[in-house]
Amino acid sequence: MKPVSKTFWLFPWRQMSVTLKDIARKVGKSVTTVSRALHDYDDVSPETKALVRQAASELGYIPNILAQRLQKQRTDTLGFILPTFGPRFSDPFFSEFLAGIGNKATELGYDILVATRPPGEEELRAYRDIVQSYRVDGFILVRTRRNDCRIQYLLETGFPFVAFGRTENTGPYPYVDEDGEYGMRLVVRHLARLGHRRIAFLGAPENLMFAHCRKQGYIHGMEEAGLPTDPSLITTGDLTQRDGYEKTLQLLDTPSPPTAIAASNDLMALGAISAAQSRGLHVGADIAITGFDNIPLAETSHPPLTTVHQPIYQIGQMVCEMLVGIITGAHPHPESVLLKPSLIVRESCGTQATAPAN
Amino acid sequence: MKPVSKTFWLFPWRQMSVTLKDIARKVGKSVTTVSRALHDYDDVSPETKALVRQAASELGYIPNILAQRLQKQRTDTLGFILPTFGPRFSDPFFSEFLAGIGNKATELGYDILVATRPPGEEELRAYRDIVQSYRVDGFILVRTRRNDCRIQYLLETGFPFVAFGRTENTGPYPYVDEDGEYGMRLVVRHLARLGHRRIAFLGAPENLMFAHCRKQGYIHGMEEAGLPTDPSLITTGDLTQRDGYEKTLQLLDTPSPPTAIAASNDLMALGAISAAQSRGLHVGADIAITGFDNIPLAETSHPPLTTVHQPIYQIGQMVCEMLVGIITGAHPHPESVLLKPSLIVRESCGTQATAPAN
DNA sequence: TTGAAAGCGCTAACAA
DNA sequence: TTGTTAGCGCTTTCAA
Repeated sequence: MKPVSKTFWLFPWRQMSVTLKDIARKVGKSVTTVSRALHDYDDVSPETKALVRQAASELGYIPNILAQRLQKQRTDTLGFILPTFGPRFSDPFFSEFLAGIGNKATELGYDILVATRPPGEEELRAYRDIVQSYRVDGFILVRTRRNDCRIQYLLETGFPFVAFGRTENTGPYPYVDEDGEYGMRLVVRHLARLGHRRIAFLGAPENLMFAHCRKQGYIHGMEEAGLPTDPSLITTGDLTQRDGYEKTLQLLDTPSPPTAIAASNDLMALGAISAAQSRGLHVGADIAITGFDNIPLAETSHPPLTTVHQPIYQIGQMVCEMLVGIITGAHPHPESVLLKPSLIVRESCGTQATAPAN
Repeated sequence: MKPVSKTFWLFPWRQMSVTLKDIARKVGKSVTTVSRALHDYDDVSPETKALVRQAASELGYIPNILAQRLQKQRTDTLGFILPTFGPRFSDPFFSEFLAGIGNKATELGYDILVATRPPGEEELRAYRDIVQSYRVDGFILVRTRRNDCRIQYLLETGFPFVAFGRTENTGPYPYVDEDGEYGMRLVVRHLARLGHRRIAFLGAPENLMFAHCRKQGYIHGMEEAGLPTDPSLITTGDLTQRDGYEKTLQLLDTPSPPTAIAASNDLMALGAISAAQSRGLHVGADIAITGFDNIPLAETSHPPLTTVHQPIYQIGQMVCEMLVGIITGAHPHPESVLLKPSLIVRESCGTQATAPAN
């Protein structure tokens, strides 16, 4: 009989807690032997193994992860700190990405440790804390910045991580990214072919690497098409639908408004659609609007949104898999991946520029 | 000089790892004393405390969480298993809720362990595993079901948890919930006052508690208004925008279509708006459409969506706070909370039914 | 006011 | 093939 400990009264669910010692006692072997039997070491006799396993399952043994972790000095946990500000935060990007890494992590036997921090000092401190207190075996980064202190720190310390996104200020590191420059060029090229000449760009803060790339794509796309880039057609927003809405109203209210608007992400594009509609424009006919990301909403918006596909879920899975490869040593130096995106043409860009200004 | 261990070569970032022993050696005290000094025990002399703290900060001491956890048998981690199926998962609900619990947890010194599992067997097994291997100190549940095996299991084992949502098949447990029945009644009442008689309902699977409540609200609201409930006006969807879109097309293509559509959530309502618009209807004039949740998108959709507000972020915070109260013993038996929602009237429901069918 | 010692549950080097 | 022993780094009696 196992004595009822004080612990039990405080934590009734621990009642069933069975340790190696209990098994050892039951089968009359040492704790060591039991441990090795359960790990299928080959210096344990088959009989003993059978005996031990039998006993383990009878007693309902479940290893105490805490003890295993202390011993092995690993946590079987991956860290994921969402760079986010306040409350009203609901970018579909994150939930889909999280599902990707979450499911893959589960498959590989890892947990995900999630925290949220606004980019900056506090965020970096969180990384430091977590690294130094051994809370995770590696990090997954998203929304990389052109000058990214997180990456710098992690590279300096040699701590395992994989990022979704490139950066500019460091040496090589493992990442998965989509070629946003190329994607946005596809968009502009498409719009130009439809006859648009005044193509506006709804950008995002350029310290965000992906925003920078997409803007580059816009600029290069315009050059490619032999179109002038008018600074008054380029805005910088915060990636929210609301912002896309407001910036679009401003654009539409200028003396010579654009005939097409290329947004840096779908959310802003959806806002742009609303704005155009509220000005009585027929999106896809009076004005072309495009997004970037191909979030689920893009497909069923009205009109459906022309956009660039970004397989966020799959990227999450890839990132997770790469990170685990690094941690376990199976693939200490994985190759980074740069995905070529494809354009998804829907109705929001129409088929022909109806009112080519200029 | 600390010897360079094998560990260092494998894990370079552990180089700086400083233990209590290091501090003890430096100040010429025992590990015990150092530990107590750092925890500010009052049986340590002020001088010693100062000395120890000084040394600790000089050496850059950071406690090894793994060791602390083993000792204390707690993980300082809260579990959160998202009930979700495959890839294309991007409900704004989850990211906002996660931000709520994430930020609050951080504030309280807890980590969040996230996993994703499709509801059912596998999900329950995940709960069992995590409970029995001491991986978290408590769970946060969302999307409660009318008959919820997770809650049943956690109640049976006495494991700490707090749920966002009520359930039907168990005894009392700590939860935060919004009165969806009431909220939906507000919607129907509003629509009825505007003159609508044929009000359709876009429902969700009724094993989901919140979906059930909202449907009840719809039914009661109709009764209250003295309107008949026509089964052909009631659909069951999967909460996605796509589904709202399709179900709405079906409704509109019947001989006597509804003049108003009350959706169980905003996503479906947005789909409904798209569907109505693709049939050439002017939402807010030709047809009224309402949502539920007040996600950020609702505000900037075109037209802006009439909906019921649900403070998801704050609910996340409350749930988190309650759970920590239970775990620490500060509030072992918190009172459950039922929030009264409020209606947010925007343009999607118009101001008057223009074509009140009979 | 301090320190020695035990132990959380597990793993692994070394002996037998 | 098995057991002894020694930790992982920390907390906490208990005795000095």
